[in-house]
Amino acid sequence: MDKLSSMRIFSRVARLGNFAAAARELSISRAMATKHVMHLEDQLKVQLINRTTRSMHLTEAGQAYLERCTHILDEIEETETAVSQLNSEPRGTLKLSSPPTFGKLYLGPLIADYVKPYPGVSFDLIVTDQPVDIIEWGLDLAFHLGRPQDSNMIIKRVLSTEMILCAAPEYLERHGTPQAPEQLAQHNCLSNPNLPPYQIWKFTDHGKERIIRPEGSLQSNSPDALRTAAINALGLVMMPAYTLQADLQDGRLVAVLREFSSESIDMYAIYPHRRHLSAKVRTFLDFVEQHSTMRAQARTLR
Amino acid sequence: MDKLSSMRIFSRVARLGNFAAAARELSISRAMATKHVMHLEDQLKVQLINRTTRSMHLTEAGQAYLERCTHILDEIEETETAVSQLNSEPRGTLKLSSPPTFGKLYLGPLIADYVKPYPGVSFDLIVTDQPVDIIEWGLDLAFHLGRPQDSNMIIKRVLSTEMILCAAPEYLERHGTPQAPEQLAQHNCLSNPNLPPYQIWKFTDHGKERIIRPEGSLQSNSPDALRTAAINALGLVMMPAYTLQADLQDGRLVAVLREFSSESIDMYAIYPHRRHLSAKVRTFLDFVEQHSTMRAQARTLR
DNA sequence: TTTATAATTTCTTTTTGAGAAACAATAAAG
DNA sequence: CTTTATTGTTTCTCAAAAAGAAATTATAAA
Repeated sequence: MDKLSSMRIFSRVARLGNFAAAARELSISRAMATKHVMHLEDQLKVQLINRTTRSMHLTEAGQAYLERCTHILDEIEETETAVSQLNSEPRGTLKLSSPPTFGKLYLGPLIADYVKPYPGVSFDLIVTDQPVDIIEWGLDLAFHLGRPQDSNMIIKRVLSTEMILCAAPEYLERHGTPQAPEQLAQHNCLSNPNLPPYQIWKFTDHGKERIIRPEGSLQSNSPDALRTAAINALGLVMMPAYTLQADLQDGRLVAVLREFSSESIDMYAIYPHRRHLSAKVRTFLDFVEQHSTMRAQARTLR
Repeated sequence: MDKLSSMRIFSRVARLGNFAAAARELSISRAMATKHVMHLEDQLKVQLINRTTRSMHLTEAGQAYLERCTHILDEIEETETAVSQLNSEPRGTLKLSSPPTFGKLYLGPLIADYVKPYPGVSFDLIVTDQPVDIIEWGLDLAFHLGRPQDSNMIIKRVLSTEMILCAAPEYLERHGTPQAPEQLAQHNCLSNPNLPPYQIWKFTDHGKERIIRPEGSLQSNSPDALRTAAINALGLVMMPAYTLQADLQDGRLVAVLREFSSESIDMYAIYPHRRHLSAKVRTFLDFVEQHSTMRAQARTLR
């Protein structure tokens, strides 16, 4: 028999000084009111209420129990609303991981924007290229470039960027600008093996897929290292468009083979499969989605 | 589903970081551990623990809930032991009622003795001649002269005293000493209508019962008033032996018609019919019983 | 004395709780 | 890299309980 119910019923009975009235208020039968109080008395091995069929009086133990009961019930209610609110309004720390460049270029500004309407949320952003174990690390959310095979989590595509192949003008001057994917074999291809589609570069040549295995003098999981190397005219690099936006605009890098529209790569948000998604995660994901569509629109309009 | 059990299970799981281990410790099935935690999560609409089949991590809400849970569970345990102890060892206030003379002469010393081994108990003694409503007044115990008809309470005979008929020597000198119950019709009979057997005096004359209807210039429910009147030679009075013990010893009053052994009257303890008799009442009743047998022995030896 | 209502008990029905077994996922061991 | 053992979850079944209707007993008021 649910002890908390019994406590609630006892409290009501004790306060009203009347089983029938308490039963009516709680919309249970008189029989149940009796039984719950008796059950408590049996468990505590203490008489809580002395009663005849027509009148009642709290015993000393009943008095003591009533006071403490009230306190405990209040505390439970308080706890439940407090904990529930953690879910209904965004609050607390949102612990997430992200690939370095995405974190720096995209999440940074996004978080800054998010915090304005939701000042109750703070962030713990772990920047890493490694695939992370969300549960193990206690993350609320992880961003991952490319769809992870891990299927026990909820996986949601957040945004999609083209992969852009580019190089420094100086490099192209020195080695020539490739005109078709096949020519890449003669170039210094700087690649990131951690990026999908992993160890290969894909192109579309008049509807047909061309797969190149990039080879060159630098392979790194660090986008920054690759980018710096490319800017310094070491070779050709294939990276997500958003990573290189500034460099392309400034002319430090030049896009190559644009007409062979290299494959687009997706950024995924991954979060634990949970019946009850916390408010901070839910609202943050909404925010990400909203922003990514805004960016897409902006790109289309430009 | 018993929320307190769920809270206990959740706490254990959260602390151990492992459903199976918690289930083993609590000797329940793993399935139940899961269900209880899920039930909490459903009620709170909050994910408490993020988990894969092999690892788990408390969410922020889970962390918060764990802390508060622990506190609440501790508090409940504390409450229960405190309230239970009210029953297992004598403590608190024992509220009781008693007829005036019994209270003064008998309970006074008895309480003084009782408090020595049980210093945790204090007394609230209501002295009255009226029959009391134990429930209404919130009494733990009532003493009543003669067996009450009220059958919903536990009624226990505590001690038995002879009713003694007596008068002041001065009265007897003036009006003569009655030699048989019948002669009482010629005397001033001071009676207490509240005392059983109520409005009549009973005597035994060679095995046969003689009933007298006392008549006189004073009838009162106050034993003190009757006693004082008798001492002042107003008339004959029939009262419980213990009431008059001192007066008989000092010679202020003299017993009359002792050979017609007037009926004995019983003192009863009455207390609410309760499954769980509180320790203070239980021990006090033991004390009363012990004392009354001691007194009986003392009387026999004398 | 009668009447109406209170607490309780009894009895029956419905709901819930619990675990066994099956399952899916995963870490460790070989 | 497969095998093994173990974990958390789901499904299913059965037993236990909780709940209320009605009957019972007691009590206060009419």
